[in-house]
Amino acid sequence: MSKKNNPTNQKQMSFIEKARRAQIVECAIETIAEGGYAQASLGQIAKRAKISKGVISYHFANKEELLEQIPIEYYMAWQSYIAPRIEAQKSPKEMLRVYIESNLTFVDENWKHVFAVIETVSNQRTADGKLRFAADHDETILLPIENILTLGMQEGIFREFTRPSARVMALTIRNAIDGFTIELMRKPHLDVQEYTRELVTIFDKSTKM
Amino acid sequence: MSKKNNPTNQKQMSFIEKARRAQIVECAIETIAEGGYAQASLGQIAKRAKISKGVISYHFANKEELLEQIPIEYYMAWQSYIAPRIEAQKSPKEMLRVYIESNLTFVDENWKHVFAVIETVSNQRTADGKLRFAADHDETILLPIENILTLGMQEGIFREFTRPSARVMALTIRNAIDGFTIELMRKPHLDVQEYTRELVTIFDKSTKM
Amino acid sequence: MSKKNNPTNQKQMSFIEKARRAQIVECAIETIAEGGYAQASLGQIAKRAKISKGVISYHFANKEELLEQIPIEYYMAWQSYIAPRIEAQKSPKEMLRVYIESNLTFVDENWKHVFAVIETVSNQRTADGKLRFAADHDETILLPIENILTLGMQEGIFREFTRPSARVMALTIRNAIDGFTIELMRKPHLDVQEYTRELVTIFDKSTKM
Amino acid sequence: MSKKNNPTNQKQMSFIEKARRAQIVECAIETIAEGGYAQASLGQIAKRAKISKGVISYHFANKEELLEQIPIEYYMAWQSYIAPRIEAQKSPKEMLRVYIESNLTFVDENWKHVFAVIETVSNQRTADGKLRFAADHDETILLPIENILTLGMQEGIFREFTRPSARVMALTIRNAIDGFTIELMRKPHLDVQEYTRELVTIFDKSTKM
DNA sequence: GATGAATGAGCCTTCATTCAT
DNA sequence: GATGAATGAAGGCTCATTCAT
Repeated sequence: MSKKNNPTNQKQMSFIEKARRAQIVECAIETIAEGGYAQASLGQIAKRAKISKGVISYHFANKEELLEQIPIEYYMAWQSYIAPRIEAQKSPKEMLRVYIESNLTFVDENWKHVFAVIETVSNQRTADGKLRFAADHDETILLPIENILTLGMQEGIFREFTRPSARVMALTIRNAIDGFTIELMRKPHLDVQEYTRELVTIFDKSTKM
Repeated sequence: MSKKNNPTNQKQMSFIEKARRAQIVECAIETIAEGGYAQASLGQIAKRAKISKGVISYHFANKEELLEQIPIEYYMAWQSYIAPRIEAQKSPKEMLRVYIESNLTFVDENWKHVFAVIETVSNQRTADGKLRFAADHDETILLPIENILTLGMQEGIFREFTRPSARVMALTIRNAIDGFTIELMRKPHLDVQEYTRELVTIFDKSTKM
Repeated sequence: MSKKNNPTNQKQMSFIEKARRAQIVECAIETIAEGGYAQASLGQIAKRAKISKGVISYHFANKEELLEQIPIEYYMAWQSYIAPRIEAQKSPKEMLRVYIESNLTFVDENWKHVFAVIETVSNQRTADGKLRFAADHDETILLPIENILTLGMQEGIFREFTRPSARVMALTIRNAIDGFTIELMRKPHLDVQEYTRELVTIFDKSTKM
Repeated sequence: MSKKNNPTNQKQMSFIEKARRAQIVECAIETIAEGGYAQASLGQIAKRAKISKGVISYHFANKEELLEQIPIEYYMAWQSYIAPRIEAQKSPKEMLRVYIESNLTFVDENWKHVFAVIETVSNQRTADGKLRFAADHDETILLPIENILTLGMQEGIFREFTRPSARVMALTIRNAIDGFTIELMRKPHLDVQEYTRELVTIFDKSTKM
């Protein structure tokens, strides 16, 4: 039943199967958002979903496969939210502004999910103790930012960014966004617009010639 | 045996007691650094220290008290490393540069400990599910940075920083430093000097008038 | 799974659930009867039931809830055994005789359970160290005896019993019955009929005008 | 060091040794009186005595030997309190009255110790699970009462008491006294004089011809 | 004599997982 | 498809006991 052996052909999943999985993942997200990664036992998740623990095991090969869905789903939603907004911009400067703005808006509107991703990504480990999602990060998350920076440099709008310095800049921008998520968790009444404006200013200035 | 009831007068602890506690905390740090917070059971820590589990319970009231030591010890070491270096500077601009430089050097030289702190702080929760160390963060970590920013603004060296915008700037700087720790964990051969130079540049530019 | 949150609607428990719980409680009783309260760990009880420790935790919220069932079950069985026999009597004198007789018979036929109740009631304590079942004792156990005494006094059959002296009399009768249980544990070949006859005589004489 | 191997020659114990043992036993009694048998760990007892756990192990072969002292000490104190008072009486009727009165007074004045004895005697078990002090009970505690009863019968003051019926009577009297201890623990403001008067009446009537 | 330190067994509980129905 | 039941390992913690100093 588990999709572990053939992860590509999701077509085989019935509608009902997909709905159940989505529901369970949703409850996993909420459970993590509320009590953190450690508290998110299958029992807790099942209780929130008002199903029995066995159901989870029926739909997912194991806990690992369930938790994997959280970053995967997130990445797809994030992608389809962010990408078109960036592509609609003409100048790299605008792209960067919109990248920051749309990310913060996305976080604000999906804070539970985003927080769950951070928790999962920074806690889930493989059997040998290595972080499970570390590898993907650079290419899927950082590269798009680096591309904007490189573009801006080539157009003479941004200052010079070599490969390593673009990487540091990209990381700093991501860290600012992820850090904003944590801050938002701790202070739900945070003024998001103001925070956004400040970040835009900071990275506008720090990328200038 | 635990000093939980009188946390102030550490003088009462014998030399041998202090040494054991330090050793256990050290092993806890290494265990967390290697396998993450979730893997750091008392059994794992004891195994690394080549002692029986009971010894840990003998020297610490409970797991919580043991893990508490990690941020506490870190903060003291960090304080005494960073503070004098900042105070030796005359201009806020230099202070900020030295803040970033000395933090990254400190992380580089204590990466296990720093990583363990990040894991502990972002995972340890109280019985009611709240993050245990969230409260302290603002005043002990962010305020010093905000003070530098305010000073620089008053001296006309930095751009204008109101209360909230100084907070965002301070957070962004901290996120960059903590994010560097994570990156260093994943890529031990990272060029720290280069990374440092880039961060200094980024925040130098973003604080300018 | 545990019914701790809704202790009243036992209807929700499936037949199989009820059977398992009953089996486990039965094994708890036997374990206590054989080795005393202190020896009755979940491990011991599970071993006797030939199940894994986890099963007990699955069916009972915690050890406390399991041990609670022992007095609860006992009280219901005792009630339905004693009450009708008392009510069938006309005179208070007969009531008292039948109370003693039926109690001793009940103990004789359920000595394991009764002993387990005594052990549980006199050892189980709340978190603050107070005896857990102390409060219920007076109203559920002593009051019925006091009522017989008062009735007998009003009918002029018994000597005068004020509130406090009826209480002492009732306590003395109960102590005699509970003490009989202990004695029966130590001397399984005790002549119950003779013991009963003697107790009836003692309390017949001591309640006379 | 332990006296376990030569329990008879207590002369070998130094004064200081005796004092230490007495102090520890005293603390054991208080610990049991306060929290019950199960709570009385060596750690708790040591803490109350403000000594280290090791000291207890130094003065007593093991926990068992320590707890043994509680009934032993009690029995000696009880003996020397009760016996002369009984012997001062001429008639068996007076003896019985004084037995009850002096026992209740003794309990009232030493309730901690008496309660600790009850807890110990009813909980301490040998390795094979048998109650440790069951055997002694009949001869040291019940026989003296039975002797009074037999004497009273021979003098024609009490009703007829055969061997078994004297035993039941003696047990009932003891149960009343021990039950009083428990009641006194639960209700410290109990009117001891009234309780005493009632018990005397009960057993006066129940032993009459 | 006395202590602090250490041990190792046992305790209650939680949990991911398996399986018959 | 779904469930309740069961398992067994691991977790944190307590405790009687031992021992070097």
